[in-house]
Amino acid sequence: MQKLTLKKIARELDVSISTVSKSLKDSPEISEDTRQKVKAFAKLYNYRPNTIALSLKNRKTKTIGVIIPEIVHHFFTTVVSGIEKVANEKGYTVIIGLSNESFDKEVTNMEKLANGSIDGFILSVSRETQLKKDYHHLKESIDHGMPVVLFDRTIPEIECDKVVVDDTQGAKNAVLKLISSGCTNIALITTEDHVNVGKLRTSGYQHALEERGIDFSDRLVLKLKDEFNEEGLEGQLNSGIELFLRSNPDIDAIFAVNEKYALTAMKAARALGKQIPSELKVVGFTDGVLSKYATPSLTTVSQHGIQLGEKAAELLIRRLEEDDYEPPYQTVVVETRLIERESTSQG
Amino acid sequence: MQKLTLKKIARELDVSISTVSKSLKDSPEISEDTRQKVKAFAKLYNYRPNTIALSLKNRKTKTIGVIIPEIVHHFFTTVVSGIEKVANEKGYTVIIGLSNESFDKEVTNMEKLANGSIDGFILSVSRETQLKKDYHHLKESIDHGMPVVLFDRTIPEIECDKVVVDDTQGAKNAVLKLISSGCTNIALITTEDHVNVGKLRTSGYQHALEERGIDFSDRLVLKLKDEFNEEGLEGQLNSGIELFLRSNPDIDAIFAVNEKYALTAMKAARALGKQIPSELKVVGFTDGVLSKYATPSLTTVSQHGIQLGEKAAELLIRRLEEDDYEPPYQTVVVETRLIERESTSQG
DNA sequence: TTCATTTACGAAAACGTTATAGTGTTGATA
DNA sequence: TATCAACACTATAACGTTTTCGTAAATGAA
Repeated sequence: MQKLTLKKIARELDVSISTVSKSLKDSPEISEDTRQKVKAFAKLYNYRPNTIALSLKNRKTKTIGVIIPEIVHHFFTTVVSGIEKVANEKGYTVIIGLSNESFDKEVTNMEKLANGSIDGFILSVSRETQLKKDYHHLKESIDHGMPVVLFDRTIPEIECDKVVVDDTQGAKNAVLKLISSGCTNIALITTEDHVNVGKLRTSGYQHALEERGIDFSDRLVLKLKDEFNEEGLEGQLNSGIELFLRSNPDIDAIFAVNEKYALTAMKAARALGKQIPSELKVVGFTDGVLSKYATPSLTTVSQHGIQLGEKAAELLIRRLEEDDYEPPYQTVVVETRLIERESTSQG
Repeated sequence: MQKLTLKKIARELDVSISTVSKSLKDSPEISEDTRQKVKAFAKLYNYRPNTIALSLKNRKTKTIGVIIPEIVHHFFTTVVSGIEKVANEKGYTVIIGLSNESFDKEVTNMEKLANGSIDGFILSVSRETQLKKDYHHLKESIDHGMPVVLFDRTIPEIECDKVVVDDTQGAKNAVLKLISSGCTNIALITTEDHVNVGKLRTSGYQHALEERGIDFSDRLVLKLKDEFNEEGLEGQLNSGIELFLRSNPDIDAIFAVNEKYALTAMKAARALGKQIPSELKVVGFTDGVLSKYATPSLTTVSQHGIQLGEKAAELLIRRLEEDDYEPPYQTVVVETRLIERESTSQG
């Protein structure tokens, strides 16, 4: 009924615990006879070594702690599925902690997991952490010899392995595409500057304009408050965007830094009687379900979350398993790809 | 540098390990003086007991294993976030395993976690498990005294706590709403019968028709193959639905058993020149991002995934913490709610 | 026969905790 | 002065492993 242990097998077969352990490991110290007997018994009763005891003994858990700001979030889940894939392949288990964009939850989650439960962290910092700029928990973890891999929302001041999306380049490509399609009044719908990725994507927008000799105009940039993303405030988002479009009727393209902004913009534009894509072209960022199922379907910058997760897990596991030498810290950049759909098609 | 342990504190302060342990627990056996000294030291160097050692000693890990078929999936992530919320409140950690709809991965994931890593499971079985009808892993787990809570995709043959969505009632309400709006030729877009939830929602559709004295017609039912949901086969889905709508021009409403079917249907209908909602009303199932951001936004049956997850975690933790008596198995039904949006508005 | 070597196993320590059961010193009581 | 309790600790076992070291018995060589 209850879990079988070495001790119980030993008692049952009237041998010592050591003999059982060694037999199961096929140690030549034990006679062929005894080995077979023990192995048969263990198999029959489906013996499995206790993971916790092994973790304690080996001082490693073969477990990775992943901390993300949100789980009801397409991009983060793709990353997690990438992490899980390679972790599993390499015999690791994944523990997930959610910060819910809160600094405190991020810290307590890390502290809880750091006390022996895991061998290393993969994490993307919460929005609040970015605002506070308090990274002591990350520093401490690294100083205590617990490897950390940061992804997507990374921190320049922290030295560790990192995996990032090339936000700037992705945004630039998106805008270049719009320019090539003949658009000249390209609006940017973005976040406030303290949101790292928003900032990077904004700079990509600027680079593209610059490269093609188009003047940057503040008038064409809408920076939306973070709070508008919260549950129940979609109305604010809507009206903000609608007002913006109404007061800038000459806009012939929109680059939005995420799917929601892009879809909301498309809806607002439609309400104002603009045809998409003939009168207005739209590009978003993040290839989630929304882009694919929108009408018209949305051209967007795919971030390859799965690859990002895979890479993060590879970096971490490599570091965990090299105990002889410490590989130098790396920052891997995952390239984006522009997925063209109906919202930018010609005609 | 490395992790602080009781032993190290003991050595440092020149007392025994027991004294340190008891001091930290404020045991009256230890003199006030010593207690303060130890606690000060522990605080200064930020001592945290090793979770693994505690787990081994207490034979409980304060960890819940959650196994879901997919993580890039809105509904499942809402459930996980509900689980995580109450788990955290009650001092539990969550480990996530993904079955990716595969029976084998489900089994190995469970076996791996069952060996001491967790105190109980919360899971939704994979599609393949439903097809195979092989539930030995669930039975074994329960027989070994490891509590299991099944959610959403549950198994009648397995005796354990369960949390389910009232699929039938939810579907029925949705269809009743369409009937009340004056629709008489209501189409159903559903899955094949072996998908449990598809079947239940289909029966809700039938109940509604029956209750209002409308004849059920096979002609108005489209059962879509599972494979069409795979990456890259969206085209098949599209053309299947389009053909269906084209050959049934009298349809004035659609009830689809998930968001994707509903959106795809809306798109196809629009392509055929049907106005939504004036000529065709549409209701989906699952209140995900798609419904909210669709154009027109989609009326849908919300499953309250968060509450479902919360309830599942509560059931499990209750069972884990009652060691004196075993509460009888419960099946909690989480009610659905129809969220009305543009796709069914009058006029 | 004696000593060395091999064979086949067992004892014990260790990982970091906690809980139970000692133990030596002090001070009070009979 | 002997006894006893209270005090303030320490030792030990236990959780389930693995691994190093130790050791009887059997074998082989001299």
